[in-house]
Amino acid sequence: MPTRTAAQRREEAARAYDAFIAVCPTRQLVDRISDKWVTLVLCALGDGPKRYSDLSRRIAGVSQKMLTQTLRSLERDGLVVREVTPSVPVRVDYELTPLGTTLMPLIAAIKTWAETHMDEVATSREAYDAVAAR
Amino acid sequence: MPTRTAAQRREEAARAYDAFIAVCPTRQLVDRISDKWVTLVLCALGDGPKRYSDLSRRIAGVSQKMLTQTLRSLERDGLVVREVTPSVPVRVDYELTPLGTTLMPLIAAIKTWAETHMDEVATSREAYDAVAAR
DNA sequence: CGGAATCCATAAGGATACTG
DNA sequence: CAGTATCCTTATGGATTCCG
Repeated sequence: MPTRTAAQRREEAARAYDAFIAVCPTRQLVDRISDKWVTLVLCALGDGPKRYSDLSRRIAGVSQKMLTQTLRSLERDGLVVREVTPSVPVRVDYELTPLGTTLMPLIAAIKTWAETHMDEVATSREAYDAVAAR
Repeated sequence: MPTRTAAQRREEAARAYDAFIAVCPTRQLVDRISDKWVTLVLCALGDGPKRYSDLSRRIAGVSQKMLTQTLRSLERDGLVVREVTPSVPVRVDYELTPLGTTLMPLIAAIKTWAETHMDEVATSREAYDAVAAR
C-alpha cells in the first residue's frame, strides 16, 4: 500500500498538468485575456451590443487593425458574435455570446482586486525604485 | 473647413487614452497578469516558498532570463519576496507576500473558468477554422 | 462603413556564454 | 546556485493605402 492514495496521486498529477503544461486550458485562457485589447473589448461589450465604429470610438487608442484582429479572435473563440446588416453603407454589430457573458464576472473580479490593491502595488513600486536608484 | 483636422483628433484620442491608462488600475493589473509567465510563477508559489532552481524546474519551458525578469517584476510589485541566504553556494528563496496571496483566488477563478469552458472555446475554434478553410 | 493588405519600426523573448 | 550580459530571431502592432 503506497503512502498516497490513487486519488491523491491523480490530484497531484492533475495539478502539475494543469499548471505547467503548455497545452493546459488555463494557459490558453491566460494567453487569451493577455491580449492588450481583449479585456477592453469585452468590457465595452459588457453592457450590450456595439457597432464597429462605436467600439473604435469607445476604446480610444486602438488601431483599426488591432480592433479587427481582436474581434476576429474573439469571434473564433465563440465569445462574441458578428452580425452584418447588408445595408448601404454596411452596418456591423458585435455582441457577447452566452459563453462570452460567463467571462464577465471574471473581469469584474479582476477589476475589484485592482481597485482594492493597486495602490499597494504602486507604493511597493515606488519603494523598490527608490532603492534601485541609489 | 473642419474645426479640427484628423491628425488633431487622433492626437486628442491618444492623450485621452494615456489619461485613461494612467488612472485605470484594472488596466494595470491586466497588463501584469498578462505576462506569459506571471501566472505560472504565482501558481508555482501558491503552495509555499520555492527556490530559484525549483521554480525553473517546475515551470517547464521558461528561460532563465524570463524567470528572473518575471520574479523581479513581481518583487517590485510587492507580490513576492526574495530571500537570499548567503551560504556557499548562494541560496535564494521566493515566497508570496500577503498581498500576493490575495491574488490567488483570482488565479483559481481563472483556472476554474478555463477548465469549465475551454472545451467550448476549442469547439468554436474548430468550427470557425473549418468554415474559413473553404 | 467596415474592413483587407502591405510595409516597417520596435519590443519581446530564446540561446549562449560568462560571473560572484 | 543564481544570476548578468550579449546577440539575434521572431512577434507585435502602428501607419498607410486600397476595396466592396
